[in-house]
Amino acid sequence: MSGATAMELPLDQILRGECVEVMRMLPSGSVDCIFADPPYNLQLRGELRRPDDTVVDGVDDDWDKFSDLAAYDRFTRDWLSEARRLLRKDGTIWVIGSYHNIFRIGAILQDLGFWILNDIVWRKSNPMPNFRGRRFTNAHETMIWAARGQDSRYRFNYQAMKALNDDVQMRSDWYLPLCTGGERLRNGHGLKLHPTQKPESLLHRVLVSSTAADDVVLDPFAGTGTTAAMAKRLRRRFIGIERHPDYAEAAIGRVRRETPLPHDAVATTPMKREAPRVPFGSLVERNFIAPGSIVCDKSRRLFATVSPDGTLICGAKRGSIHKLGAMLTNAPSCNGWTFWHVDRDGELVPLDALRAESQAQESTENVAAAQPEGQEMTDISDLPNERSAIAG
Amino acid sequence: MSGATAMELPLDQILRGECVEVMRMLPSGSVDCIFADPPYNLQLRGELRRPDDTVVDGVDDDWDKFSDLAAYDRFTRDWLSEARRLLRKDGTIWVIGSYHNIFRIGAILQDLGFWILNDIVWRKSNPMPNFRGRRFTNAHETMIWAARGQDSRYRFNYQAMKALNDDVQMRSDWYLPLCTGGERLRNGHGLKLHPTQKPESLLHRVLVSSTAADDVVLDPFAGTGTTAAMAKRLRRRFIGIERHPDYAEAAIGRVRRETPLPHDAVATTPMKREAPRVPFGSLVERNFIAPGSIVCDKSRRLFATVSPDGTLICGAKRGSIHKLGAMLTNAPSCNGWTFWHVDRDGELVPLDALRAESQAQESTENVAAAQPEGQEMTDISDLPNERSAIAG
DNA sequence: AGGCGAATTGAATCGACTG
DNA sequence: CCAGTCGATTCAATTCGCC
Repeated sequence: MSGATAMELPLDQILRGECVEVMRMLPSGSVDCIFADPPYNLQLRGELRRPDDTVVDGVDDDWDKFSDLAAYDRFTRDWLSEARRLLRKDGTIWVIGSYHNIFRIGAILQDLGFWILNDIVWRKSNPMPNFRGRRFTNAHETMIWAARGQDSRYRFNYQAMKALNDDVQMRSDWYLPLCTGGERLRNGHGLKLHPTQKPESLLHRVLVSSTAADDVVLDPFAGTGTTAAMAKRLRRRFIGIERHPDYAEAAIGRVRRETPLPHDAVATTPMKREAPRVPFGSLVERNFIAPGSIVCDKSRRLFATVSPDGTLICGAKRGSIHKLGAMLTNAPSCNGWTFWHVDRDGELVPLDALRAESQAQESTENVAAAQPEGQEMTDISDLPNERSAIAG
Repeated sequence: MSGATAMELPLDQILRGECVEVMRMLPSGSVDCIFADPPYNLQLRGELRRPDDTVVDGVDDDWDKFSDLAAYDRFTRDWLSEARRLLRKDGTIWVIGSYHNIFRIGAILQDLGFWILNDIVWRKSNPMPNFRGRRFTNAHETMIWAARGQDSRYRFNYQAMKALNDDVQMRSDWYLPLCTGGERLRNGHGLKLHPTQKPESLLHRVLVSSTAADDVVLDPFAGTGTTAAMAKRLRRRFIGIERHPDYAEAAIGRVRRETPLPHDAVATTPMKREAPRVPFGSLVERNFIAPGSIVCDKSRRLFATVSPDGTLICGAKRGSIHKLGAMLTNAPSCNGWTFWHVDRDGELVPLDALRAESQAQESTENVAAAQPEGQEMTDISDLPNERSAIAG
């Protein structure tokens, strides 16, 4: 997914500066995925900052409350607009927040033309209790996952997510612990360096689900660099933006200490969509299934004959494995690979299994001929050594 | 909480009409709690088929159609403004939605001056899968719980919620099944009467958490009357508004068939009490054993009444199934699961058997909500606001 | 009656590619 | 942009039907 303009990007760096200002310097359509953990200043009286870093007066009359919300909305619209400009057409964005800010973010995402794909609930295994017994324990945060637009052909590594979840579809509620222990960055006094450092497991799932190796991942509020560190570990490229010098410095050191996983370790379960296409005719051609063979459906009620050109014949009807299956069942469509079977020693084997066998044989035949499809082996063990410069 | 104006209200009725128009006729500040399940503004592009080629019966009703986001926002602002006028100063509102609409609703709630107390995630035990493998399984819906304003002294039945949840604070993520089976209203052809009927267990928890007996509960989108029916069962007063004649008629019949629980059965746990050590409350909530049910010991000499929060009542004594068993037998301890029985067709069945039946229905995953070690509920009432719960 | 397997169903923004 | 074709894709809970 990463392409020409990528070389103009300050890749694999933590940039110090205001996120909107820094984003304005980056080229449009250059980023595959964005993960953002913006400040949620609502309800924190006196601490709300405008985009220009001035503090909003915290008074509790209605007018001022409105100005708080409006200021936060302006801030949100500013950085989300830039984010959308930087995102490739088929890229996706993740934004995490709590009930204080996530509703405003979600509404503005929609207003700007983003197309929400899921809202994901991070259920915390160890949340902080509600000390005063006045509310439910606030035990989750919400992430919004959205495509740049309604017609984006976004990436979702369905099989990888399914494999990660005991071979059932990954749900929209994720149960993960808070960032604690050795993972939590601390200052000289043993105090946590950042108040809301996100757990690596969360970013792991985010990146594995919606990015590919070598994709460019942007984090406009990089904090202590969890996104960047996980991107490096998973062999994605990253750009982090962080305003606070202490956080930026900590993030740079953290990323430097991170080692990319071996190439084969970051290859996730492939999606069938990405496998090279094998037409049924080639199976006939290569005699995995002989012309004149009889195929049938699972219940042995429908039968058809394989013709030499890879079509099936049933009485007067003739068509591709898909088309004939659809015709005979009066369905609008049909996957002939799984619909039709051959009888092998009394047992029905789907055509899909024959295809897999043919592909396995082909790959062993071609083992000497190198490159897999579309994965040019430019030396990417070269995460350009840590020039994680401080800009801005 | 209910007071003088309540008598002017059309109490315990389902009113047929447009929700905003009907609400305009009701007096200000007359309602203790609102539960609203507004249209979600789904934007479905075509029919959806399962992998087996059957068609999903989705929501295609006119009431869910809006021309654009702005129209949905206007609609939302209109009914929420009226809702706020009707709400008492210390009242609270619940609104349920999905990612299609909940962000707009949350933002408008805040704009209108409501004060969000929690966002609650309803995790569905049996959601519809994602058939095309293009997204995460959409396995939850979101409820926003908000007070009329920042300074409301709202009701939260903390101890009742804790009792209902294994003597641990109730979290913001609730694991409950969809409305199916006998609870689901059907038309003459056995088809679901309403596409989005909510489960009674959801309303049970909502009403027990945030209302008291005799409180006035308003549902502006009453549908098939789940809110009204549960309000009647729990001896709250209700006003339902429903525009569709078929739904309104069904709701009226449903409420008529509903019987209020005995007075002592709806009195939830007072503050500061001994809590049960087992999640007996979840059996009550899911109606495996109804509040007001009588349980007895094996020899039918001791009897007790089940209350909605999962405690037992015997005369002036009240406690968990274990504690009350111990009290009544003067024993130091007692396993309430095997001590107490329900009479099922003349045969005594131990609560343990009911628990086994319920567990057969519920995933074990739900148990994960336990209090972490070392995070005791000491009375640290001096932590600022509720924002303490956002670390992570 | 009971047990087992098949069938049904649920608030869903649910293709990709070629010509 | 449209039409045609290829072909990837489902989980939990309940209810029905058969033996």
